[in-house]
Amino acid sequence: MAERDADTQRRSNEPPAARPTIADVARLAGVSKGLVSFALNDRPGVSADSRERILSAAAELGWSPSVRARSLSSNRAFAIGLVIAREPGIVAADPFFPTFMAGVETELSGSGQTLVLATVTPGRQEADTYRSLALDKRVDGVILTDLRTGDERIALIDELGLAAVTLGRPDTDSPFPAVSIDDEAGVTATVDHLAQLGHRSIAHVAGPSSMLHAARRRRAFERAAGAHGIAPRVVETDFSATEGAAATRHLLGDPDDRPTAIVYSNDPMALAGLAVAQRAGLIVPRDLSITGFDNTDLAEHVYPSLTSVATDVAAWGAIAARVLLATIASEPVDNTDLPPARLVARESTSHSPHHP
Amino acid sequence: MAERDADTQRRSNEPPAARPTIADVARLAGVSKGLVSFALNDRPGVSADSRERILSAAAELGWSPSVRARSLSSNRAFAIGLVIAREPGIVAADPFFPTFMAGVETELSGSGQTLVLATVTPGRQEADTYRSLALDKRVDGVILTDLRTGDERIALIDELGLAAVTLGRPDTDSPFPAVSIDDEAGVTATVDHLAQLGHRSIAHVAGPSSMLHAARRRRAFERAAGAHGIAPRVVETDFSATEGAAATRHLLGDPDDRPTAIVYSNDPMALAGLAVAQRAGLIVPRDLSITGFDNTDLAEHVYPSLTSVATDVAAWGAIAARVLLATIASEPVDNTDLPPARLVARESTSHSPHHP
DNA sequence: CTGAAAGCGCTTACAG
DNA sequence: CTGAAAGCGCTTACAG
Repeated sequence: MAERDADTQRRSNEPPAARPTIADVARLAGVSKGLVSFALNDRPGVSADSRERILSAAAELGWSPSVRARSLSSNRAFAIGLVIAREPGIVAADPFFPTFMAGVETELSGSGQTLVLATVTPGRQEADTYRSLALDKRVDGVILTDLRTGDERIALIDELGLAAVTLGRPDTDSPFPAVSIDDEAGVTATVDHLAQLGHRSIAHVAGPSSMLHAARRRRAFERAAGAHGIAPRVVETDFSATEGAAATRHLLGDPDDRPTAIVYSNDPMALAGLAVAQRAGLIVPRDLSITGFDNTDLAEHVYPSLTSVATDVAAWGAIAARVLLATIASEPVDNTDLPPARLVARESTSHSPHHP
Repeated sequence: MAERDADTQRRSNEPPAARPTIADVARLAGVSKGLVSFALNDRPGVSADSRERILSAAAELGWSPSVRARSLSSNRAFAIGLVIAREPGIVAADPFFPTFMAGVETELSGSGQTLVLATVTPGRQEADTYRSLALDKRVDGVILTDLRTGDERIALIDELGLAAVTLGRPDTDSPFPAVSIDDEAGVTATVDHLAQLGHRSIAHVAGPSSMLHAARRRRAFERAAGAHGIAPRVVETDFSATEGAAATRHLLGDPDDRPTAIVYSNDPMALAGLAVAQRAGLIVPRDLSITGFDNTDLAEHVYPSLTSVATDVAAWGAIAARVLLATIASEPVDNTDLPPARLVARESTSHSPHHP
């Protein structure tokens, strides 16, 4: 690890060779610039002969289109945006976004499109970010994640003239296609699984009710519990490990009225809850069953390994990007439903201690 | 959650009002377009009087520059890039990137610059991504993370004519400024801490030696162990929880020659190692001390809570972005060193079982 | 089917 | 200090 001299830093790099333009191609092919543009964009009205000459001229020169020039004349950005509005600590603990973005990228790479990412603190900075992305036309459309109840972003983005796709269906009227994963099925399967193991006292540690997917999971929990004749107990949190731990302490506080199973709305909270239980001297799953959501990489590597609900987040990202690109290209699109979330049973769930 | 009709999807959103251009401003101020450009870019050679008229005309019209037009004429992208080349599972488990990007964003927001993100599978797709970002001038510069030994990206990016900043100093000659955090200090502090607790048999679960920061931590471990007269034992992994668990099983395999402490090169591996130890019937820290690296959010929420090494990743992102923007603006920049990593001692480390 | 031209909204020499 | 003009590299009516 050698220290380099400061002046080494300033060594200027070589200017890249001048790129051929459409004018060079036109000259070589002996046609006008306009015709080159038509040929290269696969538009009708170019004779097979000319097209041939143009394409081979372009190939010979190693021509590739200038995105910025196309941007200016066609008023498109050839990019899509993702604005993440979560508290830093919460987004860091949650593997959702890296996985999701990797999925988006699989669709983008090769399409010549690019992903513009903005991380903002929730609140008005978020709206300003969408505004400036639209004002500068830095993106042609956005993927809306973490949908909220009565989400004001829907109207804002429509008003800004951006295309969009939502992850899940909003609870308000929306002009945008939705790409959804039925995570309620995962919650229901979890409660069924626990009920089958004899649990009659099951609690749910929910995410914030202002977030649609958190509310949806909670309702699914309440419905499934009700179907088994179980009185649902719910504690709401902000999805952080800290509040997940606090909720667990609260639930385990009264030894005479302690749930035998806790269904957490995400994995980080479940792991924090597991630690709280162990610290309180409980043995999981003998004394308490625990389940998570999202099937984090770590879920199978903790002790006991964590029963969780798996969704294909990367596929979600890829499909969302594909639908958004189609929308931008004015192709007809419909709401899309991905395969539902499914339960992955592991060691953290077993028979209720009160089970015969 | 109402299903919407398919035809509702196609409701077109309002066309945004036509934006004022520099020509409108010139007309209102009664000057030429060129002068407007000079005034708005704070360039010398505009009379105070004209500047005044131009600025108020721009304000009155609500003018803001068209990024795409500026891009085309000035050949800049007003964007910086981040290319993440890690296996999906590993990047998802590691909170580094979300935190880092949030830090980058704090510097970017308000600067009118944008972050372009690409996630690629390691290998040639990575080089192609840098090439196309440069060819299309989608970015003016890039932040190089996860530096490797003899990193070919340095030469590639220099050749492509992009600006760059590296996270940490490369082991090859580099024309780019480096923004570094001394993580060796954190490893050294960890080993000192363990030695002070009486540990004489300490192992290290390292990341891949092809990654500079993994190699650096490993060397720091070996040096610190040597300083205490301890024979260093090292197992190399790919940084994944899976291989962290396997390395731990290997280290704990021989009961007669089992380390009393294990220093992991990241937190996910430490958490997986903790589980392996517990599964083997060991009590942490009574029978085995364990430390991580990066001080993940979860570290304080597991049981026992994890001793780890903390670095200010968000600040790293902010400074890296700032240095890169300065480089792009041709301002003089030097290598920057952030405050060193520091040990956060928690419950997972205590006296060696062999300690008197 | 094809050409000549205007236009996207800026920046930047070049004259004065 | 200021204006008129060319240019960045495309797309897209408008004529023929």
